[in-house]
Parts: sequence; C-alpha cells; structure tokens
Amino acid sequence: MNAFTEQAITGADKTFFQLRSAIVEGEIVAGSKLSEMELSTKYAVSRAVIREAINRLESCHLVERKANVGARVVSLTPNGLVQLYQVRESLEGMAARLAAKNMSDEEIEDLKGLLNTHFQEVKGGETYYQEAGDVDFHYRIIVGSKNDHLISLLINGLYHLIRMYRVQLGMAGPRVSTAFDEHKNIVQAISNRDEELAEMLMRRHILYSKQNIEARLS
Amino acid sequence: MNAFTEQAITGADKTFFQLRSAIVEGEIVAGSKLSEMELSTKYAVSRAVIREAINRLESCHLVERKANVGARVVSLTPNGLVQLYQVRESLEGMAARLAAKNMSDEEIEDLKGLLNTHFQEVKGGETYYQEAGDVDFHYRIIVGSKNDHLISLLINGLYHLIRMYRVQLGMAGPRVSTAFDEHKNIVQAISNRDEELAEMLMRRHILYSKQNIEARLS
DNA sequence: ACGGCCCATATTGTCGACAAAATGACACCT
DNA sequence: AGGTGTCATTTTGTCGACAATATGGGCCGT
Repeated sequence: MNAFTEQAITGADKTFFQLRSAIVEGEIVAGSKLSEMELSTKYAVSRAVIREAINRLESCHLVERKANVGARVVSLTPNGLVQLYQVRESLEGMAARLAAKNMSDEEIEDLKGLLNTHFQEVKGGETYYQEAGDVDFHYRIIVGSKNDHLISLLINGLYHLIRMYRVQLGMAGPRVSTAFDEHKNIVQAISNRDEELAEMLMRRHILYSKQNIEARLS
Repeated sequence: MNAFTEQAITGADKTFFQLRSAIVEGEIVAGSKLSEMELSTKYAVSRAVIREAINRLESCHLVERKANVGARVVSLTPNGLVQLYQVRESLEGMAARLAAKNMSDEEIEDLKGLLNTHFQEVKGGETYYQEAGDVDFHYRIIVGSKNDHLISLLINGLYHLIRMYRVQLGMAGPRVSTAFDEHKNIVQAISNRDEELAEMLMRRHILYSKQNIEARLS
C-alpha cells in the first residue's frame, strides 16, 4: 500500500495488530468476551502483552473493559453506526476544510491523479472502487489537513470501527459512480482553495453515504 | 461536582488519575520524560500499574510513547493549541447540533437555569465564570448530544488536553461577559430546536475563544 | 582532533507466580 | 418453591525477576 503502513516493533504491537484485524474482520465475533488466559495461549505470549493489546483496543473503542470483569468486543448496533457517522461527518468535514487550506499544490495534483485512476476503473465497470479506493481518497484528505489530532482520531480511531461495520454488515455494494462525482467536486473545491465549500461537500458526501447504508440495513 | 465524577476502582485507575492530574496541572513539566522505575517508587506501586497508567495517558494524547525508549509528556506549542481548537470546533459544533435535536425539554430547562446562575455571578462581577462554569456549560451540551463517541472523545480526550493548555499558559482572563452572551444565544437556538443555528453559534463561540487565546499568546 | 566502533549501564519489554475480586453452584432458610 | 448466604472456582489485578533493546562513554584508528 502507501507508505502509511504501521509496523510492529514490539511483541505487543504485533499482537495488537493481529487482534485488531481479527475483530474488524469478524473472526472474533462482535460482543464476545476476550479472555486473557485464552488469548495468551492462543497467541503464545504472556498475559502482560495481551493486556497491553487489549488496552490499546479499548483506546480505539473496539473493545469495552470493565474493571475486575474483563473486556468484550463492542457490539454493532444501528444506532452505534449512526453516531459513528455523525462524528465522522464532523471530523472529515473539518479535515476537508483544512485540506483546502493546507495541502500543497503538489499534493492536490496527486489527488487529482488518484481521482483519474478511479475514473478509469469506474468507467471499466469495476466495483473495486468502494473498498480500497475510497479509503485511499479519504486518507489523503485527512492527512492533507496537516492536523495531527484529526489524523490520529480518524485513522487510528474511527476508521477501524467504520471498517468493522462495513465488513460485518456486508457493505460492498454500488453507489460507485455517484460517489465518484462527489469525490470529484470535493477535489475541485480543495483545488480552488474554497474551504467553506470543501467542508460542506465532504459533509454531504458522508451524509449521503450514511443514508445509503441506513437504507441498506432496513 | 456533578454526578459525573469518575471513580477509581483498581489501583491502576488511581495512579492514572493522579498522573493525569499531575501532568495537566504542570507538576510534571511538559515535555519531560516519564521514567517507569522512578514513578513506580514515587507512587509506591509496581511497574505494571505504571505502564498501564502511561498507556492510558497515551490514549488521551497527554503523553507520547516510543517503543523501547519510553514516554514523554507532550510539549505545548502554539500550533498544537490551534490544531486542538480546530478539532474542538468541529466536534462541539456537532454536539450542539445534536443537542438541539436530542436534549429533553427538561434538560434544556436545566441548562437555562445554569445560564441564569451564571448571569447572577457575572452581574456580581465574579471572574469565577471562566473556569468551572464554562466547562459545566459545555459539558451539558456535549452530554446532551446523546452521542457516546462524541462524549467520550471530548470529555475523556480533548478536554484534559485543553485544560492542560489553559492551566499552564495561564488562561484565566476575562472574556466573561461576551462569552456569556454567546452562551445565551446557543441555549436559545437549542431551545428552538434549531440545529443549524446551534452548530453555527457553537463553532463561532469556540472560534472566538481560540482567537482570544491566540491574541493573548502573542 | 575527529569519526566510528564497542562495551557497560540503564531502561523498557516480557514472563510466570501470587493476591484480590467476581462468577456460579450448592445448600439452607423462610 | 423462591430467595439468600456461603463457598469453590475462575478470571483479572499486581508484583518482582529476567530478557532485550537503547543510551552514553571510552577507546582505537585514521
């Protein structure tokens, strides 16, 4: 992928990544309990590193811990998804606004290039767009905001949770071409350094996306 | 205080609260290194609980950890404060919008009551407003959003960092009466269930606050 | 004198064992 | 029969010791 691949240096890192992946991909089912002993034998590490991994999972809001009781994977609820998208709308809207202000001309050119690549794929009828391409697009804008708090909250925090919902509720479907147009307009606003419009378009983009998902759930 | 006082049940909880307080209040100076051994002797607990406490501090973005090297308290920079307020503007704006939608009539009445109390104090010339009253006001709106992610991000995350800046850069000053008027208008918008206006006013309120602080720094 | 290498030291990461708390089952009382 | 109190078991919380890694100083070669 891009140069943004986080790499594990300590053992707890590796265990954390493995557990996070297992949870997001649904191998560990949502709502289930995480037994420290069980996991420590399964992953062949001491309970200390399991505990550290679980603590970090809690930071991502992927698990919930109760003192002296243990940790459970969060359970996925329709309302939870709505709340998640509300926060996402807020943060990514601000990210787009800041990107319009702070991205370098070169970064914007790269972003246009990415959009063009997607255009070729969409024209070719690939449904591939949604999964990897969409997150790549959003990542660039988030990073382009140059706001470390924003970047951390979204990429280390919300995005894994959102992906968890996507995977486990089976969101692969279309909304490809219309989303592409929305992306195009957002890039145009950023390119014009129109902060106000960039934020507004990003918020509407995410709002549409939420409504699309909600419709799919009912 | 209000019924929102988090209470420590495990030892790591207590140590975490103590450390967090020490960092926010500046007893542990910003940018300094956190030695696990040193802290474990100082607080008379094992290194394990210190490590857990430090991990949690990292989740709040109050310390930064590097593997095999250690943890340092974050350093306060003007740019960092700006970024923080950008995120705050985004999240609290959304909180106000959701509060306008989701707060119960009773909660809104309580909020008006709080505002009235503040009015009496401001009229009496108290400067007390800024510190406790201001956060109380904002807390109620955040909680009123009924969005768990939003509540957690702001109250467990950003607010301690913001308070750290406030304390250590010595923000006590006025802006009392003007802020009061802004609060009043926000409550009015929420009371009218005007989501759009509530968000906009909250964002401007925080923007003003940021500009006020920036001016004070230069 | 300067730069690079190597080793001693100190700090973090990991482990297994013990202490404390919660969970569930069983017996007992009403 | 239903509820309650107690006890055994299981799970989490805490601890001290060991392993692995980074840091700093001194030595050597150029």
